Amino acid sequence: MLFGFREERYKQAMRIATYNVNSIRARKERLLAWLARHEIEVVCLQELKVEDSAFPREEIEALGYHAAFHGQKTYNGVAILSRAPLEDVSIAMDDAVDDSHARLIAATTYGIRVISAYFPNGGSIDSEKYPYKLKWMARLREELVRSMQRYPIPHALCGDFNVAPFEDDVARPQEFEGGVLANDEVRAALRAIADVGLVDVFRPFHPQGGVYSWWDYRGGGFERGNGLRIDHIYASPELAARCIGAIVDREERRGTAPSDHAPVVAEFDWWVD
DNA sequence: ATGTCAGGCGTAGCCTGA
Repeated sequence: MLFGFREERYKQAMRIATYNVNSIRARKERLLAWLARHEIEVVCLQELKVEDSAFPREEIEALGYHAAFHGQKTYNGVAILSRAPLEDVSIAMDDAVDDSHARLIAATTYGIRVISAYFPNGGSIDSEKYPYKLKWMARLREELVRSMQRYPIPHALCGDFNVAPFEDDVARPQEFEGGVLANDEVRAALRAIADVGLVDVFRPFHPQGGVYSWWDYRGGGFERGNGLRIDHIYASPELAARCIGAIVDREERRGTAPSDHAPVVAEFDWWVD
């Protein structure tokens, strides 16, 4: 059981979550209630959809979190919340590409280099957004190489990857396979990212697949079980080896005004004072 | 049968993005 209590043997545990809130303005009360209800040390957020001045910093800090955020109007926007200080915060990628999308923020906390990422959706295969997605993923790979050189500590790449790694991460392959979220090309790009030294901490706890993190609002996706697993926590091997559980908190996709994503939460036998 | 949300613009209802 991941939520509700900490087993004695796991009292050294810490939790890391990733949650695409689809507007922090629209999700603020839900998010604050969720943060207050659970003990989660590090929370990566995506799709804030607000400029930094509208980020609810005070309310989040009142719950005992430090917050680093990188927002923009209407689109994108990412944040990292931590119950420990956030050091060496960096936004965007340290490359020469001119890219105004607020899709990446990184910080060091609990001795881990935590990265909150909102991968491009890609629109449709024949849109201009799809090559941007592939290029962005290739750039992220190089950014991770640089980050691992600069910060020789375990990394956790968390976010809405907009990629379902396997066909059994897709409820209805006939509907989604070959699209921007589930095709050979984006899966190869994701493997290239993982090849720098990151592993999916969630999948080993759900080897049968069929566990999803996003359901389209349209067509009653959640009610019909028509989901995809596109939100992920990838970690360096030494951190991944200490993962002791991972879930999708489907409760956050139910009830009044949910995001179209549910949070993914992983627990680690890991603590740094 | 392009189904639902969210934000922008601007103050109604259409547009974009997902």
